[in-house]
Amino acid sequence: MFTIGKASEQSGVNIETIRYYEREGIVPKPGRSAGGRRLYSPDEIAKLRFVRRCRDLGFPISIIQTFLSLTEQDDRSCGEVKTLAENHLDEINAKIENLTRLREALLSLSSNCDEGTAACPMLDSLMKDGLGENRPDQPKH
Amino acid sequence: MFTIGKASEQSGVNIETIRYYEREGIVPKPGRSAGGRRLYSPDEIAKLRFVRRCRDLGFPISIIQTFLSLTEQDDRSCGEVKTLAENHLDEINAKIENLTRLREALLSLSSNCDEGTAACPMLDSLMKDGLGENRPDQPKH
DNA sequence: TTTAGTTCCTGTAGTGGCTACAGGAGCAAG
DNA sequence: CTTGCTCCTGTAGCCACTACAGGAACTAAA
Repeated sequence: MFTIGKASEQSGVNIETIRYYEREGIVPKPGRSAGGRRLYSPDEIAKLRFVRRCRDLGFPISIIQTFLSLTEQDDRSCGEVKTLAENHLDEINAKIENLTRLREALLSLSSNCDEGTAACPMLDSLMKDGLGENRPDQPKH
Repeated sequence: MFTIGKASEQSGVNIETIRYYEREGIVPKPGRSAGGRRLYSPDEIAKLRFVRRCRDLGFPISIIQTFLSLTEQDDRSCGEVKTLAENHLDEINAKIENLTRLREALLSLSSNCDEGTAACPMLDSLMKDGLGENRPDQPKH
């Protein structure tokens, strides 16, 4: 059994984040020592590491909770996992596309920008009325 | 002069968001009608539209505030704008790279995933100890 | 003029996923 | 026994909004 500090080290999840996950019911409450400290089993630490890796892959907590409950029942989970992963891939691709369009827009705006000019053509064109309103889908994240 | 509804329509900024920008001091407080309603001049609407376009380009509010103060003094603003835009471009490029790496990781993980299998290889390998820890830079946004 | 419907007002709380305290208690080494 | 570390709870802050609740003020038709 390990204290929260060791669990944090081994899982790569910040201590405060571990407590947050517990508060939110994302991972189960661990046992406690006589002095009231949290004690984690290797399995519980594996769960934390799993959550961290999924977060690193960009999955939202809600999906990760589904994953965790699927690992519990381990019955035909794979199809669902694949679907969720593919949806997530679509979102990632959409974000990449958005960012790429953003980059193009920003490049063309700032390319007119040269040191020393008084009025900035980039700010000017962003301030202007109408024209070129081609608004990208909300970048958001 | 326009009420907040018209200002929202013309600028593309949500009504609640306009009030939020005002509360936060991002845009100046507009005048009021006898009945206490906000009244926006075309200039103030242009400012809102400017903020919205910058947000669409992914600039954080803090940078947009700098832009707005630069447009006020309109004195050698262009160099600073270009620098800020270039830093932002770097961030966008970093995000694109991260997401691309993420996509590869997710693709290779889910490629082993086939419908009907009892234990999912993707969840399995995410739950495992050690190996392949190559953690991408925090995706975060 | 009444009435119905719409727009607006303020103030507060919630979102996601943490992170950062404050103020105190437990614990291990010297 | 003291020093310093880790841990505890509880609360507030981050970003950029968004979503109410409960009420006031306009607008247009009957």
